[in-house]
Parts: sequence; structure tokens; C-alpha cells
Amino acid sequence: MLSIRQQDTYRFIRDFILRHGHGPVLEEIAEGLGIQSRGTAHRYVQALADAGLIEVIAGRHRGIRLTEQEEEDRSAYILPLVGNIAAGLPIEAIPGEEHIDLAEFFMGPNRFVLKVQGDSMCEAGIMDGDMVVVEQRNRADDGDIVVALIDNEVATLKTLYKNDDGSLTLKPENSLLPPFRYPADRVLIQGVVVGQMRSYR
Amino acid sequence: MLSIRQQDTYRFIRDFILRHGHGPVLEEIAEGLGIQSRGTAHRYVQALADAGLIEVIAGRHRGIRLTEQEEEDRSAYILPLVGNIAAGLPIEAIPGEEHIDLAEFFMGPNRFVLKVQGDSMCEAGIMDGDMVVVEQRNRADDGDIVVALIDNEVATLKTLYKNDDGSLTLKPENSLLPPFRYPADRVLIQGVVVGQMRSYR
DNA sequence: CATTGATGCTATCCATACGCCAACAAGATA
DNA sequence: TATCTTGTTGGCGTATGGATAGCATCAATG
Repeated sequence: MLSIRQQDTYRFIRDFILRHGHGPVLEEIAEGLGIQSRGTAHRYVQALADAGLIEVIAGRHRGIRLTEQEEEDRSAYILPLVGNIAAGLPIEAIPGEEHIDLAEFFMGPNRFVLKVQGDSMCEAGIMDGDMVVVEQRNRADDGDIVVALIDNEVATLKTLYKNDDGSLTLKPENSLLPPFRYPADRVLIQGVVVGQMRSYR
Repeated sequence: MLSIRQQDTYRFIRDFILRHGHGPVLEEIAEGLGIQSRGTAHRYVQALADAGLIEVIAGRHRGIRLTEQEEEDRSAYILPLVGNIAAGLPIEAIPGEEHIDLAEFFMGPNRFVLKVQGDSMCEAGIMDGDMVVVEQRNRADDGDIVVALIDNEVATLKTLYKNDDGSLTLKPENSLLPPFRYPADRVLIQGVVVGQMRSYR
């Protein structure tokens, strides 16, 4: 089990390698941790190597590598949030926020998942085969992406707009498909999309 | 049978570990329970350990762990998978597969999350502000979406194509942006995108 | 009324975690 | 080669936190 500072050290090293392509030097680690002592940094590095999280080539400058195996003790549902990435810029570390908790990201009361078929929402980043997390609800706000049942027969995934005359517009996010307008009593909101996910294999 | 305060303590500890990734310190437990005494907090921790709900590593700072069975309890991370949805059709129930396990969907060894800035991959359904799950790896296959470091300076998110002459093409998924071709030694693969997620607020 | 259990406080002991520095050895570099 | 940088090790000190004990209060109970 790692101490707090050991965990800090591991995160710093991992982020550093991802950002620079090579390992840090002890002094850079110390600076990253906000301490003055190379010796202390070295001690943390040793602890991480003992724990099997990193590999150290003895004596070698910048001789720190990440191990292939994942640490088992990390909570199984939290992924490290390394930083922002934008085309043409180095990965920018996010200060403060360091983890994505999948539960926090997606879980909530009355939620379920639908698998999306078709490209009708592709311009909103919802592609064929994606999963959408839907919160069951009867009401929705203007601009929400909703699961709507029309005439009690067909269910669709669309962006909802409320018109001044009380009618509703359901708009596919695909410029090939036209929006449709319905009187409110033909449309039943079944839920609102609160999340979306995709897995590449 | 746990007393009221013991239950409070257990809830606090479990939430703390899920939130922070490591156990609380006695003083934090005391504060969480609204009491002033580390000693009292310690007594509750002992009771929970005796009851088998937590494990305590003696003497170790923050040495509280959840028991195996508690950690295995995934129910908090499983969403019901209701079915497929396609425009113009009723929701079609999926036979067999009935749940989405977030861990199974996203977790794996050596993975981390990056927050995407910009629209360079929007036609692949990766929008500004999305999170991508990246598996840290040095090699990638043709057509993979990768995090690539160019000239050890700039990191980008692009689709990777390998050319016959050994060079690599990095292609933005945005018809406004051109693909670029690099000699292999200028490009360092830092990871491959294995998942993507988005949260609507 | 005495007993018991749950709850809470304070004080104390000592191992752990954390940090600094100095010295030396082993790369790296000019 | 000479010099600088970096890795490695050991010693030292301080602050924090875990473990334990003793005492007090209160409510429930027979």
C-alpha cells in the first residue's frame, strides 16, 4: 500500500513520461512534488520500484520506465485524469482534478442504457453503436437530447425544441435528415440523455 | 450488529475510499462524524475491523482497506441495458445481454483519461470536451486513434495510418483539416484510444 | 437504584511518514 | 580527460497519526 506522497510521485512520473516521452530526473521529481531534496525523491522512486509500479535502470539518468502491469490496488472504477489534449499542443496537466470516477460520471437514479443504431445523431457525436445513458423522466428542457415515443408507437433519439405554440420539434443531428414538428400530445418523453459512451475494440 | 455510529463510520470510510482512492486518517473520520476525538474514531474502526467489514494494517497511516467482498461489489457500477434504439422503430430489447458494467467497458491496465479540446476529431464522434480513455502503449495498428508525440514536442489525437514506405500518416477526423505525413522517427506513439465518454449536464 | 452499553473527551507513547543535508559514486558531456 | 550532472546512500530531525488507557456522561433496563 502506497503512502500519499508515494502516490503523488507515481502520478507525477506517469504524467511526466506521457507528456515528455522520457522519464524525469530526480530533481524534476522533487520540484514536481514541491520538495528540495533529491534524496527524498529517490526514496519514493525506490518504493515505487519495490511495489512494482515502475522499473528503474540503476545509475542511468532518466532511467525510469512504467511497468506493463496495472497496479491492482487502485480502485477498479477510477481512471487517472492526466490532462487536456489539443491538436498541436503538449498535453496540459489539469491541476486539482485528478481522477474520473465512472460512477460519478454516469451513475444516478432511474438511469438505463440504450445502444444507438443509425447515424441520425452523428453530428452531436452520437454514432452508430454508441451507448447512451438515459435518465427516465417525463419532462425535458429545450435543447436536451431525449428518447421520445411518438404516437405510442415509435421511439426515437432526437434533440428536443419547444415551440411558442406549444408544439415540439424533434431534430436529428444529421444535416441529411429534416427536423419534424409534432403537437405536444403525440410526443411522450421517455427520458433524457445524460451521458454517452463508446468502446473501441 | 453495528451501532448507529458504527454504521455512520462505515459509510464515511467507504465513501472516502471510493472518492479519494485511499483510506482516511482517524482525524478525518472524527471530523466526518462530527466528533473531536481520534480515540473514539479508533474505537469504531476497531469495531468495524472485528466485524469484518474493513481491514486495518496495523500502525500504517491511512491503512484502512475495504474487505475483498466489498470491493468486489460492483452493483453500484452497473446500469441496466434496456435495448437498441433506432429512429423510427420501437425500442428493441436486447436478449441475453442485459447490463453494462462500467468497469468492463472502460477499465484495463495502464489506462488513463484525457479531456479533448477542439474539434479535430469531431467526425469520429469525439467532440470538444469529451473524455477519451487511452491505453498507454508504444505500438498501434493501422486505423487506431492514437495519442502521438511529434518531435518530442507536441501531442495530438489523430487516426494513425501506416504507409508502405514506413512513414506514418496522422489524420484528423475533420474534413476541414488535412492529414499530415511524418517519417516514423518523428512520431512517438504514447497510447491508443480505447474508449470515449461524455456527460451532459 | 445499580448496572450496562454506547458515546465522547483528553492524554500519552511511539512508529510512521516526510523532509533536509552531506558525501560519494556513477553516468553524461565538453 | 576533466568537469558537471545525476543517482545512491546514510544520518538526522520533526510532524503526523495509530494505539491505548482512563475518565465522564447519558439512556435504557431490570
